[in-house]
Amino acid sequence: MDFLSSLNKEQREAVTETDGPILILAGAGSGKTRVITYRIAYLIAEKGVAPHSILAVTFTNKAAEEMRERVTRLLSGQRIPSAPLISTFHSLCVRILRQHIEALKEGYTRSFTIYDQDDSVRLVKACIKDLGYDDKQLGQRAVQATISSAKNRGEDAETYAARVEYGDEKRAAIARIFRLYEERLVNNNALDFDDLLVKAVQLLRRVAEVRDVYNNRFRYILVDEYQDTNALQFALIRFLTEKQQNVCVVGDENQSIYRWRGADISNILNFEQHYPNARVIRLEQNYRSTQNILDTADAVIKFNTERKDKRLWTANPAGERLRYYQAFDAESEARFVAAKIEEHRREDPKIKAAVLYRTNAQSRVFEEAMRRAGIPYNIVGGFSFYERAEVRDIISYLKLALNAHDSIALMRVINTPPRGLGKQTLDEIERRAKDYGVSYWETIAILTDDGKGLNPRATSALKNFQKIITDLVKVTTESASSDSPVSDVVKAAILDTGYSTALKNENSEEAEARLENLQELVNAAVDYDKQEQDGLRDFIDHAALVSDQDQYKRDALVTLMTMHAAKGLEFPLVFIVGLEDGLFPHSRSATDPAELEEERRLCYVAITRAERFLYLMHAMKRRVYGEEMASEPSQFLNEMPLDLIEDLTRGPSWLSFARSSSTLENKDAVRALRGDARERTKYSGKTYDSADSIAEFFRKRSQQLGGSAPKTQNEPTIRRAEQSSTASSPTRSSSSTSSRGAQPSGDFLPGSHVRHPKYGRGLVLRREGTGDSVKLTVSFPGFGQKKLIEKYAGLEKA
DNA sequence: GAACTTGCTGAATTG
DNA sequence: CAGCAAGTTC
Repeated sequence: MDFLSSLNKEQREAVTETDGPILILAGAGSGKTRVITYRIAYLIAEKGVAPHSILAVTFTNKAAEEMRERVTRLLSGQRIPSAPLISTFHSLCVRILRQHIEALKEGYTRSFTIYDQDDSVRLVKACIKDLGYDDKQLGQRAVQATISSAKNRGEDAETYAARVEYGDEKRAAIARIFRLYEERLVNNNALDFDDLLVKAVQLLRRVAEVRDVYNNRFRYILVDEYQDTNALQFALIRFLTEKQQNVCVVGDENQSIYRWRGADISNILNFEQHYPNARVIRLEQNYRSTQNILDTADAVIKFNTERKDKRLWTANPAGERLRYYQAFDAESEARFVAAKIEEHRREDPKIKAAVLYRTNAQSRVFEEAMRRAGIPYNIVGGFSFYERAEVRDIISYLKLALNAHDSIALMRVINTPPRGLGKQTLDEIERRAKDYGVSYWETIAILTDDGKGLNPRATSALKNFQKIITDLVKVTTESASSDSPVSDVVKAAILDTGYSTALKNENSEEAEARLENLQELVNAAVDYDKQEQDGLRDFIDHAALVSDQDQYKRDALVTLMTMHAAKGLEFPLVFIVGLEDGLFPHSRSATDPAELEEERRLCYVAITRAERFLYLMHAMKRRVYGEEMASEPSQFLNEMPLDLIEDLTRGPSWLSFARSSSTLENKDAVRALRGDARERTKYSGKTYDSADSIAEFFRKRSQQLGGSAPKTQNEPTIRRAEQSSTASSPTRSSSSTSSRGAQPSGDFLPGSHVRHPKYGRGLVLRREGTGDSVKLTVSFPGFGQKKLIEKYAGLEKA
């Protein structure tokens, strides 16, 4: 095939070695997607494999879509009898379950409902309430997250309960909630996101006939982003490859950033054990980035210990140096980005830029800055279309029409728009439903029938609601039998439920916007009708399974997104913002070295998104919880080769200081290691950071580079210095004191510097509580953020 | 029963 | 500074 000529040797091998298990270790920018799509095309066009016996699995719809497009393009002109199945893990599972779930014999039917996270949290909340637990002690979200991660580890309610230790009240409570939650899911004929995988795997494990069906169907299997697979996804692939081993997995362990979601990096590291005859191909030539960008990424990732040694190289030129900017605050950081984008556009008006941040909360300032500068942008993440309340409401009506036992959907819409069904009535429904042990929908039938326990007013309101739903069910079933468009049913759900009327009566701009969103939903349904004909059920499934990442628009010139969302993408111009200690690496990862390594991989991912220009930025202060907090530069900055970075800051900056003191590096590091803290008090008070902080950075660095020095300090290397020797610290004028609770009685106010016996000099970020229980959040350069009890921490002024 | 007010607590990353 | 829950008023 002629298109093979455009591939390098390794890529070609990865495409043409079609049989047997194969692991493709594809470094960033090494043409991974290319290899997968060419491989699929090759199988079909050259090997004559029937397209429908090929399965390719991705994590996002967007990736699947792109793959489909590229394969189609490669095969254009060829007549193919069927299409390969290119799907996300989740939709693959839905497909399997819609076909076979009844074989599990757990009470689920093929018309099950999918609960997204929001639904799932609501259900958890109801369980907490019904078990009489205090929902203040057990955060609904936290409980849901615990249940979710248990499921992803492969545990069910029973095994979770079995692991609860005696006396651990909280976990015991969660175990009981877990059990009730599962029970309710079955009663509602609903599966949450995790269940989609759990149940599909159970099905394949337990029912040999089902396993056979898929083993016979899929002869060639490809898995994208294999480093992000978790135990369930691994099991799924194992079962699907039981008979044949034509499995091709592609991934990069340096880009594994979903550990927190259960991703197990050992899936990729141990692939050769799992599939003993596996062939391994490494794609190490990077076609994306300049040498300088690649060198920086490489320098950072080298600080990780958990990795296979692999060196990415490129034939690309060194390119420009990376650019660094120290902003005063988050707003000026955003303004700087906007200004730079405009500057680059003067050179190249079509240049594509990405702004990458650690948390979605950071996006707002950038949105504002872009709007003010008149720069159109696309934002990925945050509130997606299907997460808007009005859209979810209509979807809930539709879900209810398909599955009236879905109590979560029912409760969502029973009084939306308001139709006179208040707390009293709802409580009554809840109580009776529990008494009778039936669903809310059935309870409503009983209540409207006997009318007992409710006043006539409520009864008639309830009858009204009942009629609305039965009518909608009628429309739905008629539509299904006559193959009429899905969009008609969606329209009915908006109009016949009184939803649009209620919005129109509001006469506000907000209501207007909501109506427009509903119009969008109708449009989506019309689009759907044009493309597929799998009915309302499938349309709803789509709505449940679209992800934030799917919002990425390829031709947008400016994209704002999290670093996670950026995986797999590339841009000529990239801004990595908020490189601050506690933000990136995130403070929650500070305690666990494995999590810190994951943050570092995330940093690696972010850097390697850039093709030509890469900006690294941090702000000196930013608002967190509406409170102004000072921040120190990220340790990742310090792990980069500083000579590859150009400083664009006006005036003194952390970088200029770090550079100019590079001759001090060894001296300071040695001194710090020796434990002589007394000398290290020179502090200009004007520049952002002090020599001390820099020395701490270098100390950490020399430890890591040296290898022999202990990584964590078990014994204090720095003795407590004499209290009198240090002058009181010049408090940073920019940082205000905490607005909540803190009393300016002590000396350790936010913004001041302290010295800790073990971590050395640090900056107080936050102060909570009073008296003996004063807790401080302190940022120690090189060690990250620590939470300390003032009384015991042995702090002193610095 | 619904609309409005206050007061509190809590955000990392996602299919 | 949010968003949400409980409390208050019409």
